[in-house]
Amino acid sequence: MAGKERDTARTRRAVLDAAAAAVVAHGAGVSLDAIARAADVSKGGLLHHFGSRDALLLEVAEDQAELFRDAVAAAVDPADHAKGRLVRAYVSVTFAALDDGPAAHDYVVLAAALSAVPGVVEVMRLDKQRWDEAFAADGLDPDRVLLVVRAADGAAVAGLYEGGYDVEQLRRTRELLLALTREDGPLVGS
Amino acid sequence: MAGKERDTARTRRAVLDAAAAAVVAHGAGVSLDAIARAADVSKGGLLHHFGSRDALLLEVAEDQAELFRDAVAAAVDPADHAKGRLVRAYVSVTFAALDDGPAAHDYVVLAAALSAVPGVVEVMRLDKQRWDEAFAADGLDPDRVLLVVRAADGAAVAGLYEGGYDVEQLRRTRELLLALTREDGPLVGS
DNA sequence: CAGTGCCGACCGTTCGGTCGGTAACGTGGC
DNA sequence: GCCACGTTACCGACCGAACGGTCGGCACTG
Repeated sequence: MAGKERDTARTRRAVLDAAAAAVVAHGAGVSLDAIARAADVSKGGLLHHFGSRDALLLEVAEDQAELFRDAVAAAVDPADHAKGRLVRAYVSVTFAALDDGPAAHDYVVLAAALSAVPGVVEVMRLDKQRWDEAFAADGLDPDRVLLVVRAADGAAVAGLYEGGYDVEQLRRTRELLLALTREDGPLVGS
Repeated sequence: MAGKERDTARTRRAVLDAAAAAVVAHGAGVSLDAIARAADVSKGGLLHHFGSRDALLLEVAEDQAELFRDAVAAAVDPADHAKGRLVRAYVSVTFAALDDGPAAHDYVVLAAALSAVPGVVEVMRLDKQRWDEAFAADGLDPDRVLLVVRAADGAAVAGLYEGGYDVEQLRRTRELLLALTREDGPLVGS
């Protein structure tokens, strides 16, 4: 039974990864056949694990939210004890594609593509609440957090729909955002 | 003949508007029948004007880009002669939903949804180039422009996939971005 | 044998796109 | 003025392909 369950977990993981990549590449309209092919399972096997297309895509959204959270948590610099360390990790992960090449795990992109799937919006609202709470505990001026996080999200979608690839501008954006988290206090002098 | 052409233009406009609204509401997977119904034409009439589904969606993308450009141009304050007036107009239009209620003309949202349609990415890259040039002529510190525009875009998509509607946070974001365009010089003190 | 992961042929539906037809119009000959 | 004719906007029944989902069965495990 343990062997079976390990297989189950492995198959589910493969499907979730393949589905996320397929949605990023071909939009939310990807067929089950295409996802099944990419994950190297049959459509029957796919539906055996996820029940329906909508249920699969909903789980993809939840899974990506969790992966992104984990990635950010792992990216927090242990030597960094200043305010805004979580925001800095958030920015680093968002721009991770710069270092890794085209990354499949781009949560914001997934979110935009999947927002029409029933239930996904609810998942994202909960995820946003989590982030708001986590950022509140991070200690940085709320205006700075808002600005930096929104700009990071904006850069992520821009990479999707602008064909990506103004690497220099992306790098510059990242450095700018990171620098903005290293100060505190009002952003605009009165 | 003049009468025919006026009808043609009116029908095309109705279809373009209905299609944009339908894509925002139901994702890029909306059927031609649904769009045709919303625009009050038959599917045959729709395809008579646009040839194919992809061609229609491509034209929707181009049309929305143009509408957004025009809206920003019209929103430039004639009494405002300081640097960054174009960026301020961009921010105002992006957050226009705050004043008008839920607005259909949300270019960034459309862009994210349509990015999987063949040709759309190319349209957007050209659009980005136009904006970059226009912003360069606006005189503001490039870092400020980059930051403010990305943050505005990020707020727009966040409204889509987070279920929208943290009105207070949106209003705050808008004021913050506008204030950031009213100063110049380096954003972060060294 | 019971249980489970997985397959792939199959079904009903829905989709994008085609096509023959109709009505309304502009145009040129008379 | 008016009729005949080509052109254009538009309709909706129809088609083949592709889709999401079902199901009976096979292989393997415990």
